[in-house]
Amino acid sequence: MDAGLHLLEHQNLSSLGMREVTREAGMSPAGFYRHFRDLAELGVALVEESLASLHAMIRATLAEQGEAEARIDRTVEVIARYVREHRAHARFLARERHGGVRPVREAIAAELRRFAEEVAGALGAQPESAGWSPEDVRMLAELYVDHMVSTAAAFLDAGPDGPGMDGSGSEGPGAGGPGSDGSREGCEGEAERRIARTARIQLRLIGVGRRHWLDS
Amino acid sequence: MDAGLHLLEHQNLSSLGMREVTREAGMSPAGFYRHFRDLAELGVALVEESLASLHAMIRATLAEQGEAEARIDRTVEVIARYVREHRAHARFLARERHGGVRPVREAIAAELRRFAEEVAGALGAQPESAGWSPEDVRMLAELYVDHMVSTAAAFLDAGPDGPGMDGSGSEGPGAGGPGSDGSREGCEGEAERRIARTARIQLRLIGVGRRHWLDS
DNA sequence: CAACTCGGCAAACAGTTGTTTACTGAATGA
DNA sequence: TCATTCAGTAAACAACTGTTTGCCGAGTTG
Repeated sequence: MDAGLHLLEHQNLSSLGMREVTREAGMSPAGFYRHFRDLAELGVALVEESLASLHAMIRATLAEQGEAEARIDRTVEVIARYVREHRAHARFLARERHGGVRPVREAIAAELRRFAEEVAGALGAQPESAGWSPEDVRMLAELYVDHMVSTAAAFLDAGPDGPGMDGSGSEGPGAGGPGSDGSREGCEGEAERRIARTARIQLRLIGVGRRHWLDS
Repeated sequence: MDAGLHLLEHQNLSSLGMREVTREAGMSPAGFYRHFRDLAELGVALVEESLASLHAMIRATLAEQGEAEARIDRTVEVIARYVREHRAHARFLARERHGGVRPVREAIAAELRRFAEEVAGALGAQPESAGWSPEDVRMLAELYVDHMVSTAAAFLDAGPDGPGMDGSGSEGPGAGGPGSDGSREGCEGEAERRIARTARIQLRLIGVGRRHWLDS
């Protein structure tokens, strides 16, 4: 599984070969069948492995309570940390969520659905949700989960392994400011901080909408 | 390109073989090189083809103006229509957005960035954005684009070719009588109407937050 | 008419792929 | 102690892969 995950950082699951995996793992090709029948089976195993840690982190974040602003900060930081510390897992999930292997796709979708239910439960228990219909709470939860996924994907794209800035970049109109290109390694968190800031503001905006939802 | 797009409905671009493509197209393997050097080159060509129609539709939707509620309806309907009428293109984009082929990924990301800029421009021109900083308008636009992408992906997953409803389905809690609202549109599927309803409510919630943003 | 490009063909090339079969040593357990 | 399971190996198999080379007819242009 580690060999497969390592190879999947640059490839796609459907393009992965089992010979490739066994070679990376230092095994004989036939040895693969001792553990998995398919490559898809390896895929769903990786899905479970990938979502275990994320699930734990999210659950902990949902449990804690406090000021809305502090919760937003914690949430965004948890997402950033997951992507930073489990980059391979996160990329695998983002890549195969809509990938070509049906069982893997469905495994990820099912887990995300469970996430949404959990978030909906936590939201429903909050006092801000008084007077909300369960369907609306559920939709709010889905919005939060979708936003979490988008944010995680943005963190991934801004990661250190993607230097691909092509020349035709349309860098914001007249936004010449930030590009202090001097340090190549020191400013590794610059793009990530920008994404985190954006995510926080977006979450804050959703929260504002949530508080003013009943009077519209 | 048509042959490739057709094959990509069930595979992933990085797992696609050029022999496969030429076979599907009824050509000789060598004939491929008359049009593309790589499979990645085919990929970016497909990206441009896929985003052409979507871009036109979105631009038209951004241009028209009216009541907020009506605009939300139009927007969601445009997304649904794009996915319905250009299913192969939409799936290709969703699948390769985080896929294993770098040039394709970057082409999609660049186009989505351009989308966000366009949306930001349209938002900034609206009276509701008075007093907003350009950065906040930009973040709002990114939130809208992300939501558009998530909604399109949800429409895809609920499409007719994905029967994969496993037994453990957790249907909405107590949402017994779903569908009998008078559908003005044609024969959309039940799941699609559910997704459209969710998307509309989520957009409405973001709109509420937007209107109450300055007093927080 | 002549030159030339364009789209396409068949054949060949060396590698790589997934899968099966029979075999091997090391744990494991009664 | 002996049988059994577990994890892994080597070899073989046919099928498929990307790429190159040389060739060809149909248009197009001068």
